[in-house]
Amino acid sequence: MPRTPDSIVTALLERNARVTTPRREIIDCISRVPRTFTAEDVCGELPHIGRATVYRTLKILQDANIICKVVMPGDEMAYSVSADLDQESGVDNVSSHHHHAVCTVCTAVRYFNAEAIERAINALSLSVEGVMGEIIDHRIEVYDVCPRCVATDPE
Amino acid sequence: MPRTPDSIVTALLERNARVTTPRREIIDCISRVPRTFTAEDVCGELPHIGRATVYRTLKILQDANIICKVVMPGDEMAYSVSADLDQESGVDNVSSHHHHAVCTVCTAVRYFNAEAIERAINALSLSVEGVMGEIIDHRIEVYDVCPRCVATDPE
DNA sequence: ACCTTATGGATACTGAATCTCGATAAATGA
DNA sequence: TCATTTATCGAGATTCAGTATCCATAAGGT
Repeated sequence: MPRTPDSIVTALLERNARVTTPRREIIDCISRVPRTFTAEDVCGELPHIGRATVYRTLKILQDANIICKVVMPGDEMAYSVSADLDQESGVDNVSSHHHHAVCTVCTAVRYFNAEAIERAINALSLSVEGVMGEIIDHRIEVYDVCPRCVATDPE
Repeated sequence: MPRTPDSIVTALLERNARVTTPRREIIDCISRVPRTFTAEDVCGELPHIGRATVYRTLKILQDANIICKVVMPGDEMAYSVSADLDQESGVDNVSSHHHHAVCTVCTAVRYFNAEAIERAINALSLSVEGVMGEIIDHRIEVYDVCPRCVATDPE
């Protein structure tokens, strides 16, 4: 479930960040479409807001885990609005561990967790012994054609 | 097993690319240390070689799968010299599927494959049904403290 | 050696991201 | 409500990575 602008505003207020007019506009902008976006995309959509403000606000949203960076198929980075896992599953979303499924057609990002993968990663120290050290963290991006795009363009 | 400069030269020649003096210098430079590096790092090490040449050569090496980009802990991208899996395991390294373990201390990159992870990823369509579409590819970065750094700084 | 073609490199250029600093707006307290 | 304090905004300058241009140079084939 994608975050609503209001849930983002609430999350910001909880962090004692002011919700000003430009910030609200940026939040609305990035919430409108479930695609990845760049800082420049936002600057282009909201040309009356200063670049510095856009970059600063995105930084704040990233620090608050409201948006996060995903690695696109061509190795470029883009932002994605985090799923609101709270409402979906009762899980603490803000710091919780999750991975990305990025649609190679429309760039829509979906969030998932899979115990089987976590177990397999944690077992790496054994299966590739000597290569792997003390595992601290990991990142997984899955590239797919999302269900919606599969339905739209069936070939 | 890290690639030797000579094995890189051979790979380039197989692709009908000329191995010129600047290219040879760049190859030697990136082979010297098993760490990640950026184009700017190479420019700094070899200031007598033009920037354009450095960027062009790294692009060629990337296209030839001799170096590849890894996502660092802070979300930045860096290059890493591919492991020479040929010699190690008889596997076709150039196009073969592999993942990265990045040391958070020294940035050394090691390459690995794990059947258990592949299976878990391919099973995602089932375990997170409705979210995942047709899986095309995936990327995994594991962040660890490599065996060498664990031994050096044991705490 | 000659010619053809790829490559190199100095320089200019583009575009993303950061920095500066005075102007502005939001929160706080009286 | 008004004044004060503090965070935020934004225009513009600046930095930096990466690209494009274009002529000189070096490979490779004949």
